[in-house]
Amino acid sequence: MENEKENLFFEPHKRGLMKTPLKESTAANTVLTEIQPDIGPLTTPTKPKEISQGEPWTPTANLKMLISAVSPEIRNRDQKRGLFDSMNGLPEAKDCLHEHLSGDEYEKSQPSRKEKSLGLLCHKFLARYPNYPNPAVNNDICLDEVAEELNVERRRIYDIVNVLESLHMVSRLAKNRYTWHGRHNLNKTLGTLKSVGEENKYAEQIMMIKKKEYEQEFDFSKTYSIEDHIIKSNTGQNGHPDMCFVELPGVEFRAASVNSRKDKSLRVMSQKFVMLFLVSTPQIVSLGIAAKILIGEDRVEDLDRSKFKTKIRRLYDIANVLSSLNLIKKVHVTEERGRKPAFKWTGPEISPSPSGRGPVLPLPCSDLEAKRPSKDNCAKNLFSTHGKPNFTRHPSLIKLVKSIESDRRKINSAPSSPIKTNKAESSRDLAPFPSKMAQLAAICKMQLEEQSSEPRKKVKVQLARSGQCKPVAPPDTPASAELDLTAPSLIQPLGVVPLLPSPLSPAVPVILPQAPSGPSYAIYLQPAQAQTMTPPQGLSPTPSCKATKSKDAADAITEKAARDATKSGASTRPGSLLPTPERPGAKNRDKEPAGERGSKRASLLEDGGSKKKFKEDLKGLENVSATLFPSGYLIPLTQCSSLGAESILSSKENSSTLSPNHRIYSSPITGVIPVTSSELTAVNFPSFHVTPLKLMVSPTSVAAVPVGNSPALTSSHPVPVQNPSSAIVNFTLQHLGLLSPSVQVSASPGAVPVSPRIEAVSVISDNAGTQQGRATRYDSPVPGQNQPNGQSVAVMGTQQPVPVTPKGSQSVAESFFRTPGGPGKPTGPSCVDFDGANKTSVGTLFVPQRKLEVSTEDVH
DNA sequence: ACCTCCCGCCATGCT
DNA sequence: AGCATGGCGGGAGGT
Repeated sequence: MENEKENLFFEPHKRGLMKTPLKESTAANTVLTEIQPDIGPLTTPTKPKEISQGEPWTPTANLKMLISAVSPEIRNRDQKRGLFDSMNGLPEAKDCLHEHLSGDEYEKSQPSRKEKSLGLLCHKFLARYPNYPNPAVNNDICLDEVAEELNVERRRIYDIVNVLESLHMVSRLAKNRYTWHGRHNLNKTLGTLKSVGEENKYAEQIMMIKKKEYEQEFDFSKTYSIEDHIIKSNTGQNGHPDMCFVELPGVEFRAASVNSRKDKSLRVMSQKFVMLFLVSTPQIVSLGIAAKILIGEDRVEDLDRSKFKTKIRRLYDIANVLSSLNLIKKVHVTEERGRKPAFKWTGPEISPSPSGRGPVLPLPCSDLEAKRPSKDNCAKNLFSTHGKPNFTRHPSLIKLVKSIESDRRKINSAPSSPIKTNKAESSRDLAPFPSKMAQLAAICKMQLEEQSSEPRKKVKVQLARSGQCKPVAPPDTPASAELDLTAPSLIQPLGVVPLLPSPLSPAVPVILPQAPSGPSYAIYLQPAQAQTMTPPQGLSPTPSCKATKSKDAADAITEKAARDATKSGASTRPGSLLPTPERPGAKNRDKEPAGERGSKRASLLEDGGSKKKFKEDLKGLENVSATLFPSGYLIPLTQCSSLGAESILSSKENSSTLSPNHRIYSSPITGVIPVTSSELTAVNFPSFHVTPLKLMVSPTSVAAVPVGNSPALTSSHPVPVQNPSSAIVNFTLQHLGLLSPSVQVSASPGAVPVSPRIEAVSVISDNAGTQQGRATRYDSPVPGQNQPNGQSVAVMGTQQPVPVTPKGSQSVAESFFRTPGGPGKPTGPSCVDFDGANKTSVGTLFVPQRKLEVSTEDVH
């Protein structure tokens, strides 16, 4: 096989062990087997092996594994070692890692927990694939294989994949298969998440929570009501807030079925968690706050400790993966009380919408063929099949769904493409990692190893070649813009809407407001969630797609822009782009204003200023009726829309199909939206969950898929060779289309240049471990996206305006945060925040009472 | 003692 | 019925 194996990793760094590897690594299986014998004595066979062996993961197998299990790793190490040696020659690195082996190798026997950490595992996993894979190539990921290669249980792979899926870096293809998308879509995804987060008013929620905490600390006991109120609203009564998953363009659909299952989880949590970062001003989020928000209820604390603890556990899992992606890093916030662990966003700044640039929709040209698959996906998502009980749909819809599902299944079942093999070719972008270097050696090692081992990897090594990578990434920008213009057409599709509402369907798709150009996504809300939501400010107005969208987007953008501006210095992010006009008024919304900052303890920084903000925000919230709605699963309009629409519309499809772009817009989802607007505002949507989102589709369309794809292109893309079934092919095409087009077409977006992030510098502190962090950013393929938008962070500015205030103490603080004006600038105090954000360094805020500091420390 | 978070049991739901 | 997924929380390693 592939071989990649490389994996290796298990290195025990520490432990050292020897480094000698063997190489067996290659095929894990074989190796394993071989090894086992040897190892056998010492350790147990590991499960990995078993796994690797292929067995099916039957329970029995599990048992076996378990039994044997004990020390798989050891083996792995050995293997690794071997691998390394053989493969690479990078012993050095290894050495470094191992450094001291203490001599005992035995220790190695136990890899130490760290060696087994999800973060490390994730690095290994990521090392196998290029940041910006060539769409043309098939980038399939076979979970079993990966598990084997990495010598871990499959369960762990799921953890990683789920998080990656939430970022649309991978999408599920079929049963054991995922397709690697790398960072092509990342910016878009982040943009979408940001938009959703804003809509959900996470910033506000964060503030509230902080505020409460703060008060509590102090004794303020008051004010809860409002806050609680708000929160609840967000969550919905259920308490669960969200559960929806946001899908992006291109990626994902298939998951739908999967998603259906439990969407609650990791995938959704991951998205929400990311949203918190994107929305909050300092971009520092403590686990506690995140957990509370994710739980939905604020008071959770009181209620379920256990729940809270569980949530925290999961957040750590997610955080490890995100850290591996260099999107966040661990930091500590210091409060009076003490330090709290928190994570700081080190990823690219995003503009609200992804920027989409537009490229376009991805529609694949091929109409029918391509469409269908996508449709299916869309459909699924939209309607969750899963069945949740509720589900009721319009009969017609149901039929559609069924058919779709069946199709889907077929597809899934169908064998998929081979595995990763291609990777090698694909260029991996990894390359530019300057920062990485800084990062932990371990990581480096891993990478190296990988590289060496795998051909593709090599690329990385080479370097960064930014060039190569880029190719892939398409620069959407240009195109996108165009698209946007066109967007208007989208509206039509709305017609579809009616359908959506279908009452019960568990999930309702909502359209997000994408950012300006960005692609639109659909969110699926689950029924339960549905509840009230208030429309985001922007939304309320009419649904008109454009309008709404723009608004939101605008808002977001504006905010972002502001941030950028403010930050820009710091952060770097280029972005300023956003020229988008904002809508003047819009900004008011509070969304972010206060954002996170605030509250007490947790975020330190935030607190001070925040209070005021909080108050203000609160007020604002009240007014608004805050609603956060649950988030849903976002689906990229681009594809989906098109697809969805098609499916939904069925009849219409044809017409729509014609122009991809348009279609896209139309996405069914969108349709839904329309409804909302007016209604939304007010209230809840009873049955439907639909929330109001912004419907619009983004003119932009789209989808901009990361890559930029043009629809047309899609058709062309190369498909992987084998296509088992036509369906599959179609499916593939779609994906490809999405990706490929962009890739092919545009240059890569991000062109390397991007890297500029300051943060990279900051790296310093992070934890070493995994983090490494930021380095990646450069990668972000998307740079384009990012930059363009310029998202900055400025959230605060204007928004805050709302003065609510509750308690007084804040005044001083307030002043800090709030800046007078403009959005952009946060004023001084804010600066602090920014620091946090940007700099890793520490910022201190003075809050009236206390000062908070944020330190980025390394955790470990 | 607390922070992290690995491990894997077992529920869930698709096949 | 079997298997792929993945929720979940015990409990242990690290500090």
